[in-house]
Amino acid sequence: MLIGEIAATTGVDGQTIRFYERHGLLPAPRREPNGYRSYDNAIIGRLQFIRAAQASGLTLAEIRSILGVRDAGEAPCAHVSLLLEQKLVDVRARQRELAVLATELQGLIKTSHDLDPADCTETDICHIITPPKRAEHGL
Amino acid sequence: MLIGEIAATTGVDGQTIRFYERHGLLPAPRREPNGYRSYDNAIIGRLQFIRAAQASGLTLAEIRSILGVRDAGEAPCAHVSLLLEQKLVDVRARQRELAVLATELQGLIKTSHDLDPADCTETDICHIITPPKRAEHGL
DNA sequence: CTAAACCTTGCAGTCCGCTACAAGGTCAAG
DNA sequence: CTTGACCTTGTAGCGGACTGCAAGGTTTAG
Repeated sequence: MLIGEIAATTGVDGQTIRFYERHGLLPAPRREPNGYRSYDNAIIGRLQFIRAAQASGLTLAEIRSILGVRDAGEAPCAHVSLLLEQKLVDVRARQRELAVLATELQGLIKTSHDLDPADCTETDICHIITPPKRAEHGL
Repeated sequence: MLIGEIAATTGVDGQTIRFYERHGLLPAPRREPNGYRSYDNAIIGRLQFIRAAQASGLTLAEIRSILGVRDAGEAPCAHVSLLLEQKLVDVRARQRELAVLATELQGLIKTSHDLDPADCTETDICHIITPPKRAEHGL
């Protein structure tokens, strides 16, 4: 199968398939006599795996490392477990950051409703974001 | 004041200050006879505003637009309110995405504990991430 | 014969916010 | 006179995952 057929089958753009090949996620395929890439069915599962792993938040570098273990003939399960657990830790951390940010934004939006635009001076630029001396509301 | 003093006072690196100037967040300052940038005190408040706005999740492009309104002589409050409300919508959306991802990761990690590495075939690469036909657990 | 639809390669550009580097000018201390 | 700290400019690189373009070769249809 040519790259265009693989692209149509998997929904992964042909340019992206070449990109994955250059970045070590896909092996160099056989070539037709005219130089065109010639794939067998295994590439489809591999691309599906890459998409599934991306959907789990893994980076291409991490996915490459999993594929490397698999290609070395080992089951990458232990490696994958570690990556997933670290990824969950990262996601949890990001969730905490976003929770703080959401609270902060809510506070600023509330401030903006109470505020008279005329109170904003040139030097302070905007008192919604940098409130004047009086009451502070947390961070 | 020279750029180094501003950097020391605000904690914003001198290179970053020039970067902001190039990207339209700071006006071109006066110059000393030798060509050095010469700032007055207003720059400090402006840099503090930029940092505060960044901490609220605004991009430099958004901050630039706020500063543009301010520099045009208008109070940017209405503009800022819109940006903050949109930003909160974005943060909420991202929070939902991360919640889904966290659930998904937890499911995968749970799967990994129940799984025998020998079940993973070459073609599927890793059954933790792309489970075989049997039970599906959500997305 | 030609046009269209494929494929090839390599490299530049995107977004974001810096950060680093090179190659030079300026100024004060010793 | 030299060293060092400061400043100037312009340019390139980072990470992440593509995306697009140029300039060409190949194959098929009409």
